[in-house]
Order: sequence, then C-alpha cells, then structure tokens
Amino acid sequence: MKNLGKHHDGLKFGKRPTLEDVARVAKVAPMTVSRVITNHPYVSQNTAERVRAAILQLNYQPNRAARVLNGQLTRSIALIVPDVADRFFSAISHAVQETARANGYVVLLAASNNDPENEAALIEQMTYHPVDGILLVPADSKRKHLTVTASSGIPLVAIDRRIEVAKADSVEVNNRRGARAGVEHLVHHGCKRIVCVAQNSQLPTIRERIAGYQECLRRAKLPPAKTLHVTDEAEAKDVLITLLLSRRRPDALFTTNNSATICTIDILDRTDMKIGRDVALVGFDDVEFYTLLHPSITAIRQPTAELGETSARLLLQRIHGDPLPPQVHSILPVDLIIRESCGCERRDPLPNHT
Amino acid sequence: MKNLGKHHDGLKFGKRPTLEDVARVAKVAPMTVSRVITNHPYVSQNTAERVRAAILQLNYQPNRAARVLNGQLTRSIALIVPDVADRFFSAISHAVQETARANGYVVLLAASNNDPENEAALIEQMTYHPVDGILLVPADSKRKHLTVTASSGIPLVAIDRRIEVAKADSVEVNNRRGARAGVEHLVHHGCKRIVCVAQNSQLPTIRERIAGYQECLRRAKLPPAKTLHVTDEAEAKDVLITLLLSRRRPDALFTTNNSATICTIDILDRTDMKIGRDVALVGFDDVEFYTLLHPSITAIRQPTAELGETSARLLLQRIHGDPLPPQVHSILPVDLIIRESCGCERRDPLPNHT
DNA sequence: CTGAAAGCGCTTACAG
DNA sequence: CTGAAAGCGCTTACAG
Repeated sequence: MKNLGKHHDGLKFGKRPTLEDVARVAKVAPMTVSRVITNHPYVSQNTAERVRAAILQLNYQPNRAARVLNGQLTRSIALIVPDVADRFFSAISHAVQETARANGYVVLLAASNNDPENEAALIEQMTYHPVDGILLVPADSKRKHLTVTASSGIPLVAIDRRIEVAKADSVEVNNRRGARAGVEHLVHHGCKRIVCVAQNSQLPTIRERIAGYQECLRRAKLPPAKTLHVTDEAEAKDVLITLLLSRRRPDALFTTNNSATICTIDILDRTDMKIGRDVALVGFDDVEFYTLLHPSITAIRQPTAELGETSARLLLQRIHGDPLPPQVHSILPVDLIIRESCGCERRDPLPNHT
Repeated sequence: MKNLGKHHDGLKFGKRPTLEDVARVAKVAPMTVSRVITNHPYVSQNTAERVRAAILQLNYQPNRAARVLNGQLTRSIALIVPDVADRFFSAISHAVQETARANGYVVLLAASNNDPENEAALIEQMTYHPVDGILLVPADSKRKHLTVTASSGIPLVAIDRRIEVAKADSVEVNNRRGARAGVEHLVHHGCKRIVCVAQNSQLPTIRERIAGYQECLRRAKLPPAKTLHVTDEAEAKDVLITLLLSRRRPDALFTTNNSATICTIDILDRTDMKIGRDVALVGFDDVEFYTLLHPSITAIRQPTAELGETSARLLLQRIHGDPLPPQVHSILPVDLIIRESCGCERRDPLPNHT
C-alpha cells in the first residue's frame, strides 16, 4: 500500500526530500550532510554512516539546481554537430554519449545544420543552460563567434575540424595521409586519370583530403587531373556523366566523403559503366552498407568511436582542470579498407556455412 | 580595446550580470526586472523599456539554475533511445531536436542499449538532472520502473513502443497494417510460401508486425509458414541458409525490421539465389541505401520525422499542461515503397540525363 | 503599477 | 570533527 499524503518521516508526499530532511533524520546539522555527500574528509565514521543511512532511507538526491547556483559543475556537456541523422556524426554522438555517461555526465545534443548563425545561437543557448563544456563540429572554422566562445573561458573541443580563429583543442583525423593512401592504391592498380569528386570543399577537412590527393598525383608523376566540386547535386550529376562519357574519361574516381561517394555510385549506376571494371572507385569515409554493394566499395575508414571518445575525454579533462598542454590537437589515424571497387578481387566470395 | 577588471557599470569582469545589476542600472527594484523578463503584465511601458535597455546594455541572461530552484521549468527534455547510432533512432532524434529547439527547448540524449537496468538508471539521472519531461523508446515495455516513472508525475511519452504497465502517452506506427500491406503485396505476386524473419520478437512492435503477417496469410488462405526468430546472427544465418536450400524452400521473405532485412540480404548474397527472381523480399523499415542495391529493396517506410516531431510536440503540451485527453496514443500510418526485390519491374531504369 | 521580505536547496567561509 | 550564518540569483507571496 502506498503512503498517502505523508511519509512516516513527516515529509510531504510528492515533494523531494532535501538535505535538511536528511539532517533531521540523521540528527546532525545540514552542513554535515553536505560534507558527506561531497565526500569531505572531516566527518567521523560514525556520523557519516548515520547520514548515509538517512540518505538511503529517504532516497535523497541532491537538488542539482541548488548546487549549480553555488558554483558547482552541472555535469552536462553540449555536443553540436551539423546533422544528427548523418551516420558519421551519429556514430560520434554515440561514443560521446557513452564516454560522458561513464563519467557521470549527460549530453545535450543539438544540430547546427552547418549554419554558422545557427551554431552561434546554439552555443549561446548551451552556455546559458548552462553546460560545463562544449563539443563542437564547427560549421565554419573561421567564424568570429568561435573566437568569442573560445576566449569566454568555457572549455571547448572541436571535433573533425580544427578551429582556425582561436586557440582551442581539437580531435581530428589524418585526412591528408588517408587520402594519399587511397589514391596511392588506385595508382598501384595502374590508374592514370584519377578524378577527385569533392563536396563541401570549403571545409579544411575536405581541403586536406584534396591536398593529399594532389600530393599523391604529384609523387606518382601523374598529370594533375580535374577536381569536381559538388555543390548542387543535380548539376554535379550532369557534369560527372559528361566527364565519364567524354573521350578523355577518367579511369578512377576518388570521392572525398560519404555523400560524394554515394552520389557517385548512384550516377555510375545510371550509366553502363561498371565500377571496378570500367572505372575504379575509392571513397573517403566508410559506411556499413558498402559491403552489401556489388562491387563492394573500397573506402578510407575513419575511427568514429575514437573521435567521439577522445574528444569527450579531452573535454572532461579540461573541465576538471587536469594538467594538459595549453592547446591539444589530437590526430587519429585512418585505415584503407580494401574491397572490390578499386579493382581488387573479392576476398571472401564463398558462403561461410560450409 | 577590451575592458579589463571592471565594466564601466562597476561589474566585475568575467562575472555574468545578475538581475540585481540590471535593477541598479535601470534604477528599479529587482522585482520589477523579474516582472519584465517573465512578461508579467503589471509593468508600465516606461519602466519596462528602461529595464529592457539595461538588459541589452549588460547583455543580461537570467541564471537558469536560480529559476529552476524556484520551481520554474528547465526548458530541457530527455530523449532515451536504444542506440544513438542506429539510423531509425537517429532520424527520430533529429526530428525531436528540431522540434525542441523551435520551442526553446534543449534535448538531453542518452542510449539505453536496450537494457532495462540501464534505462532505469538513465531515467533516474535525467529526472534528477532535472528535465521537464522524458521521451523514451522503452527497452522493455513491461518493466516495473516504467510504472514508477509514469506515476511520478514527470511527463513521459513513449515512442515506437507503447508502455504496457502504466498509463502513458505514446506515438507509434501502424505496425500491423504495414506488415499486412507488405505481405499482401507478396501474395499479389503469387508467392505461396512466405517466411517471416523476425528480430527482437519480444518487443510489442515486432509482435504486431508478425501478427499482421500471420493475419495476411490467413486471409489469403495460405498455410501458416514458419517464423524465424533471429537472436544470434550466426545461428540465424545457418538456419536461414538451410531453409533456403531445402526442398520446401520459401518463395518469399518478409523481414520485420531493418537489421533483419540487411542480415537476410547478406545471407542471400552468399548463395546463388537472386533476390526478386528466386526469392522475393519485402522488409519493414526503409533505409536510404535500399535504392542503391540490385535489386533495390521493397520496404515499408516508417515516418521517422513525424514520429520524432509528434512525440516531442505531445511531450511539450503535457509539460505546459495543455488540455488533452488523459492518455493519448497517436498511431501514424506507414507506406509500402515498391521497388524491385518483391519481384516488380524497375521503375526508372534510364539515366535521367537524357 | 512598484517594492521589501522571505525562501528555493544547497555551499562556502568562519567559528568553535 | 561539527555547526550557525550568510549568500548563490532568482521567484512567490504580501504590502502599499
């Protein structure tokens, strides 16, 4: 049977017990209860136990608003990404969430839609919420509002893209090396005319990938080929198809991110060219379903889980004031996952039930 | 040049201005400032304007912790899903996030990993954070902790799966009808032995889909076929392959969710059976890349954006105490997206650049 | 329409 | 080791 109206301790029902309630039950001063819940050392074994018993009995949980008002941490961090539904960012979100939780933190998630104005508004909203720190995939790494935020004192870690206009930590991926590895692989296959299909080429991340691609062509002494910048998808399709049907058509394509890869696959599907046979393909960003396609897609895999975990860890360290260099740029390695679209043979063609 | 140490208003630098600071600048009592920021009617035009000017001048933002301590809303809601990285849930998260933001709300996202214990802990953490309401995809709709939460007074809306042990709002999808439409389509194609491949069949959502499938077989006067329950993937593959190679092999498969569909595609890939020709396939849940496969996959599309938006809206209404029936179950329709895996012809086989 | 007082539930000094 | 006091920045009564 439920207690109605009052608990046996004289507390109103439906109202959360307070620190004072605990003090009354444990027959100590509120101060002492506060010491116990903050693990302050100067409390005698005996009283500490009485207090803990009272806490359990009342199912007491400290009121966070009151603690925050006294300058304590909120135990929450913000994560602002361009698009929550994008597989790359949702994989990062997953890891951030897990890391935060393992440390007693909660994550406030928001999407900037790659719009800097939006992003600025979100940062402000989060700052005033408040949160203890912000994890951000910057929509535009040169925006002034980032300078303001970075110098405001709230811990800030950039993910995937470095902030160019302020001193802020970042966790990134070795984009240049990854791109080079992918393009080199195409070169090994004997490809001569490797075209780059790029999207969001204003982002430093993508610029690095393009740079890696060009660097590799240079090293291989191949003539610099065209880089196709996808802005409008429909238009890009026209351009790419024209290119593919032209006399000097490319024998390989390097795509700079997953949506460029998918867009390219879709286009090639509409022609009678077969990927891997008529034109090789290597894409930056690996996506689960690439294994289900025929041919399966060779891709440069980014360590999304590590991106999320490392950045969340770094942010928490900043929040707790751990000793750290003034500015940390963590660069994670990427892997080339060789499948078939580059021209390689299928590796596991047999059913595995035999 | 930056002010150092002090603002010209005599405020310490680096410290956020308070309501009292605004009052001092506007030469009114703190109470009056409070009235202005809460849009209280009894303030004269004149003073209100002075106060607003002071607010702008100081760039004042109310301290949320202090407001919450006084019983105000936090303007935050929690969203607890089984898996943040899953495309179905991340699509829902996206919509929830957008809807929340449009209403000045912030979303705390967490993953239960489909573990009820985990979920209970998260709900508690969120409740004490605190948040104004909770959006939940229940890991197990019969768990007692849900009864506790639902009766604790905090607004709670279940997404995708109804809570069976408490009176709580929910936003779901017409699973039975969707399954029936998919299976009926297979029947129209003349399929006689339609096997159901189910995953997580303990969930009411999946049970409904299986029920729809069975209902359809009954109506079509087809003998009830086997339902394959996938728990361990490797084992399921063995069973399915054996079934497909048997004498009474199915001529069609109905999969109850995206991961069952993908698993099935993967298995069929390893046999010499061709989807759409040797065995038809219709899956519940639509996924972007289904269009990129050959054959493309016929699927029952769930309105993920609407699921997220509707549930967030409903929760906000509950939070604001809007007049509403005591219990709302919103059932959204689903669409059968016909492509090729069911046996239909490709609809748009031509390149669209002509 | 405006304001002085008390209090939300904690914590940080300051005494003992 | 323990506690009484003041205060964090707001809001809700209560007066005028």
